[in-house]
Amino acid sequence: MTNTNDAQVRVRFAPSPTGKLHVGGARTAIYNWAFARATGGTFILRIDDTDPTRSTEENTQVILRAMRWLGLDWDEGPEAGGDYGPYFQTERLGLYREAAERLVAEGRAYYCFCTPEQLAADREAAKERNDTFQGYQRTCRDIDASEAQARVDAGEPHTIRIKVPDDRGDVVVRDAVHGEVTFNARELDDFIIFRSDGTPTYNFATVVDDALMGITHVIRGDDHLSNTPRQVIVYEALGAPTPTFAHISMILGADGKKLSKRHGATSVEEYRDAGYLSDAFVNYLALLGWAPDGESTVIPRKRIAREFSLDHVSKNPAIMDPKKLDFINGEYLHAMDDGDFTREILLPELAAAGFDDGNTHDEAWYLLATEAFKPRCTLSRDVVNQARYLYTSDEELAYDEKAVKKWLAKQGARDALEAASEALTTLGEADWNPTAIEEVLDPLPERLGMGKGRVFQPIRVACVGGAASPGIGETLTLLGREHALTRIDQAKSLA
RNA sequence: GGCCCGUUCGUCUAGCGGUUUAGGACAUCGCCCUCUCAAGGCGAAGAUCACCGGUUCGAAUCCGGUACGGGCUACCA
Repeated sequence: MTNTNDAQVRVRFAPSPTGKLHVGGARTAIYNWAFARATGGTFILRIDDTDPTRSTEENTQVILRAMRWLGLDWDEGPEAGGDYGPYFQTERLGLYREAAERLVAEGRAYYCFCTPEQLAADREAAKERNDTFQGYQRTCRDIDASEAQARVDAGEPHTIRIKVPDDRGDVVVRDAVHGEVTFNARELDDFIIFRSDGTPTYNFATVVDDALMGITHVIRGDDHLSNTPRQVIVYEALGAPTPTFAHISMILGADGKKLSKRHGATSVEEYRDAGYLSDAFVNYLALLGWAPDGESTVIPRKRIAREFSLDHVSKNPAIMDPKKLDFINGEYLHAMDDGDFTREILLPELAAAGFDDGNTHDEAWYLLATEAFKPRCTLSRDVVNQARYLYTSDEELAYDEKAVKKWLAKQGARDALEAASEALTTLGEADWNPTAIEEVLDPLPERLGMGKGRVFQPIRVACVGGAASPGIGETLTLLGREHALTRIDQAKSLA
């Protein structure tokens, strides 16, 4: 509600399909999406595939899939269409050509015939002289227009460069997170907007697109801040209004270095496959650099979409903390409805583990399993380890050495098991439920004159193999009467 | 080399000149609950607000410089 309704906010996320969608990109996408939703604006997805050598159709699909998994629905873009298409840069080449030629005709851009070798030599020379400016020397800027055109017509290789006006003075970038950032236009290169192979450069294509698509707020990575004054020059040459910029910081690995493979998972896919919930992942990423109040940690996407605002975005880089992601994921998992958890988490995970096709037990059993395991999971796949003891045969049950030593190979353990057998046998198949089991087991410690732990833990280890499991009633119920009795019996030899 | 950005507990952050003995969350540790493990509840520890100067009655908050980290300076995006 604090967002000023500029009525017509238009933002875009424009990934290059040169790889998977990584977490930094995902966060940029989330911020754009959230800003659009919070302001009632339009969220556009555009594929910046001007780099033909590195862009692939497959990567595009991977990115679209990741966007869908994240739940970031776009109003315009691939598959969604829209009035400002096409939404692939490779399909917009004519537009860039047209714009560039117009700029040349208007004297706002010019042909450059310098070879890469010459440019490198110039740069080297500037360095030798200790020149403070080591960029393009504007060699071709003053070539007579007709002469230049003649050389182009003769087929001489050339690029097109933007002409930074001599009297431009300071370029002030209005940035929603950094404030006003001032650059001296004299420091700016007459940078290349069209390559000699006839393709546009990023700094040009982006601006042409953003201008044509009516983008009002450019929310993107910090690494573009230094390029922004150059882009402003292009907007001005084009005669288009400059949007508001918002440059967000990078996401770093635990060592404070740029996030890379050696930090573990870097792509959205990997997190999805690792069992993170989309909602939790979006929540965590949104919070990495944005805080609505400094108090909240669990912020449902609805709230993000309602409250996101650029003036609460922090300027400094953030280190990705998997522990906190796990915590948030656990929160979402625990908050799930039991039925949903059973259907969306438990059954798929058990199936994926090859444990259970969903038909080996009745509905009540699966629901009980959810009740037992859900609060003990932080990741979806945790249920597999939780449930493992239910899916191994009695003979193959793996006993944890320490647990056996501590609970079974102890004075009184055998008595506890004997007593448990005796008590449990009195329960028929029909009465095999948590309440009945606990009722029958509860009196044992007192009767045996032993602590509760000394009685229940041997039973637990006997049935589970380890010292940790849900409540004894739930544990035995899930196992089933026959297996429970067999395992208790079987453990007597270890006691 | 030049230009630009950043710097509050280990981590993410709140803070926008006095309400601050710098608040919250994760992680850590302790206690409670308890048949175990989780969950939950309570609590502890943890930041001389990078450093140095300045402005001000008063600065984490404003200004300058320094250090460290990062980005741009490409016919990459």
